[in-house]
Amino acid sequence: MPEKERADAARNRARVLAAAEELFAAGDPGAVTMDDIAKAAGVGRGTLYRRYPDRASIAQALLDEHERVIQERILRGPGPLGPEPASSGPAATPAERLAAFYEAQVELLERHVHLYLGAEVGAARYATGAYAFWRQHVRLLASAAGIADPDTAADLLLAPLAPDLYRRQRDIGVTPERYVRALSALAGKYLG
Amino acid sequence: MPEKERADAARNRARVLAAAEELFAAGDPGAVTMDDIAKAAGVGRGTLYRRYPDRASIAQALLDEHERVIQERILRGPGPLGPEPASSGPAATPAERLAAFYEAQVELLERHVHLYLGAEVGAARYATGAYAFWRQHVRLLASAAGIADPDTAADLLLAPLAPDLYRRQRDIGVTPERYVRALSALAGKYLG
DNA sequence: CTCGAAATGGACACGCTGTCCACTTCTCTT
DNA sequence: AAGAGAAGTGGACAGCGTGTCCATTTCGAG
Repeated sequence: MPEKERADAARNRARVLAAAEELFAAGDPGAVTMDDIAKAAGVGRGTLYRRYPDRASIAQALLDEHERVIQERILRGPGPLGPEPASSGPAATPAERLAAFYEAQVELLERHVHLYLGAEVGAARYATGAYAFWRQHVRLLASAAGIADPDTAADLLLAPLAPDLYRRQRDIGVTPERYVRALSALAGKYLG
Repeated sequence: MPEKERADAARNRARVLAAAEELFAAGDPGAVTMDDIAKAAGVGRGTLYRRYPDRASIAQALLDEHERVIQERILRGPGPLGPEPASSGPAATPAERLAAFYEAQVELLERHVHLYLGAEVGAARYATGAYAFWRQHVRLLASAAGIADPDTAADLLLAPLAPDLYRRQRDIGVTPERYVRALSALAGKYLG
């Protein structure tokens, strides 16, 4: 996409992302300011705003590459997460594929909650390209399972993956494994 | 609770709540500032802060009374929302009771989304007393239905009632009735 | 009516945002 | 290798919202 990028520009972009990553991980991601990031990256405010209009877009930039990996695995990877049948045995059922999806998402959340929380909570989530992707994937699974209103069902099924909620679960002592187990049970009963 | 409240204090509290209600309903609830509310209510900033530390607590105060009504119906009202069996026929199943709960919640959301959105999105939601109540109720239903991890299940089942998500659904054209239908299907398959 | 307590309101200091533009640094061209 | 124009930079600035503080006003009990 970028025709070319000047050497200093590239250097600064890298600095900004590295500094932001660290700040988000360090404390309350919601409390990180654009000024903090500029200071930590050693660049001026103007430089920062040139590329990123707000904190959310920086967190999103950091998340993008991680999300792309999972999207790739969903589109072209081995089952039950991806469409390829396991080397032996029958193809995965929609319920199994949804459970695998949940597991991958929880892994992503677990590793990067701070980034998700830095990327603005609430409504913003539904506007991202990534959400549209997850939604489409889940919608197809629901559809394949014969659910009546797969469009709405997809949003219902994605709701438990809201970063706020996940954070809360972790805070009250729920382990990632336990959360995945609960989600898998849901997948099994709802699509099974 | 308030031993007594001076006449002028009571008058101002009422003004503040009325003004806030109107402002939240008028435009973007997230954009309403404490200053706006003070201005609209015709009181000073100090007066406002004396009672409410932030916008969220004002929205919460407005919601409290509406939420209490439903809590009452759940605790002591007729089935399937409440515990009393319908006048004739068998007692409601957990799935039916959950469906009724969803219906009541969507009704609440539909009427007061603007207040919920004014009450800070995200993490704040889980800290409210109301959330604890809903959670406990749903937990018991899940437990009665033999769900393995009712604590976590309760949070999963409440996730689709997040105000942000509901707002989004309405914006993309999903009617309250349709949303209730999708939720009821979920209740039926998961607890049924 | 008087007096102490409660309540009020607006000025203030502070922090964050987003923009603007004079200056610096790069890279292409010859 | 040097010059020129484009791309990038950084920090000052104006604006806005927050939360506090306290001199003044208003209430209501006696």
